[in-house]
Amino acid sequence: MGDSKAQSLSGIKLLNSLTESDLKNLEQRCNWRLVGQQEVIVDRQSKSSDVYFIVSGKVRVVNFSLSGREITFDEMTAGGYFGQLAALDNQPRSANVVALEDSVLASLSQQPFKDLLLEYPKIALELLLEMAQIIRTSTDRIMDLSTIGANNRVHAEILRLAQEEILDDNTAKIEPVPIHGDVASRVSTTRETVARVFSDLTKRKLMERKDNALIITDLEVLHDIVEEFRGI
Amino acid sequence: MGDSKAQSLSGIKLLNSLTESDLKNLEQRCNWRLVGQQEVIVDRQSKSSDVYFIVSGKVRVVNFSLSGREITFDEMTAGGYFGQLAALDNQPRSANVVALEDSVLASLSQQPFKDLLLEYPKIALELLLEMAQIIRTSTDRIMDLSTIGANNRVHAEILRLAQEEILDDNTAKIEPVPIHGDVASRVSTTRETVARVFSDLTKRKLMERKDNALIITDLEVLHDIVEEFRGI
DNA sequence: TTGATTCTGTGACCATTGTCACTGATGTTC
DNA sequence: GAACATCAGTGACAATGGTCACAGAATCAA
Repeated sequence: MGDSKAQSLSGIKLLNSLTESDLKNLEQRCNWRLVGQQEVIVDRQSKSSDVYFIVSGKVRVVNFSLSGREITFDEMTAGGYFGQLAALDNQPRSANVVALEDSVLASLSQQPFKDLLLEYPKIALELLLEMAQIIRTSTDRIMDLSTIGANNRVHAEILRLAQEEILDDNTAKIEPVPIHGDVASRVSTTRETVARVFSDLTKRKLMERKDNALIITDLEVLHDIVEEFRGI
Repeated sequence: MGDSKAQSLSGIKLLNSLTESDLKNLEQRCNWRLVGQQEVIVDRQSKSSDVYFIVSGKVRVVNFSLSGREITFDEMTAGGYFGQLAALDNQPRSANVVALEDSVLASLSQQPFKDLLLEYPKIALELLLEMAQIIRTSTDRIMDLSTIGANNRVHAEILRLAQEEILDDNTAKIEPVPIHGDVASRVSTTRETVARVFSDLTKRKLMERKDNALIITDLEVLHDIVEEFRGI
């Protein structure tokens, strides 16, 4: 790893194909910035157009409805980047980006970013790959919002979280216990609905709380509940 | 213009930056295909990975839930293309594509397509631009599904359709009259809900049917209704 | 023209879930 | 360790809109 505090872009996967010296060069052209927790990095509708690389920390891509409802689109950690849409098409920002932890960011202006893409087609291809993934995720979310109910979207989200630490064949651990409001914002419902689903699953012995973690005690059944409606 | 029946890719905007001879070359590497109305061109979950260019005709990108509900993602006409996701990332198809009219398509295999992007960074950049647009559209749709109700989504869709032929400051024409089920599928609701909203708007004198067209008689008020909830 | 098919319009009903209003739990700070 | 803030849990209620069930238009093909 080396000195992760240095102003280095070596951890950014998108830039993998750059040579050592080109990367150094790029690092100089970046603006380096330390942002504090809760700080708004990008504001929706603003007309800035820089791309940001996350050197360390964690951010959330989020929007709000007029009524104050919060919709989470993505969360990203070190190695990720955001702001590419405005950098590509020069339109206003499509979402807000907020720091969830103190983070180190490197920002690159629109033109140098576009130059980079033209000069290194491999980077452009890698960006295309990752944007394709974003489109796939969005498509799935639109399908979920259109075809399954709020309760089942919560089920699906729990199942998704459970994939990250599977204990054995049929049980998994989710740690730390997710904040209801955060889950709600990711699947477009309310914290009350999330609380009710959690309650219900616990009563049905499919889930239990253990210290600072949730244990899913029967992945199969949970899986069945999700598929029953969505039918992947 | 010229002979639109020829096997020519000159109308595909994505390929604008190719020289005459490179385009000819590409045309030879394509598979040319005439598809009939209703024919399924790409099947979700299948593992083909060609890109398709629409030389003439019209297609719809659509998915179905298990319960049979239809979700329309996009419709495209001559000059457009689809299938780029699978071509980029080699994952299964994310949606079905169906011909709405008899259409002429040229398909290009994955590898030549990727080669094209590496050889012509301008094409890659153009593709990035258009994929950015897809992400923006998806983001908006997720916001709409998450924050406004079915009735208001129908209002918003009518307003969107009305933008295409504005008569004067405050009135617009939508021609032909859209099929309720199609509108429903675009905004994720049922044809009954669309029918009720149409009825209601007609009763409120905001819309009227005239021959084979819908006349929106008060764009401003319609606009207000939409913004009242969504708050652009 | 006459079926046949597709599309439209509407009433009745009810399931889902968002909203409101609290209470209690947990964690954090000075 | 007291006070404050954030988070969780739950009951009651109401609104939205999906589903079902028809009847009536429109369109199309032969």
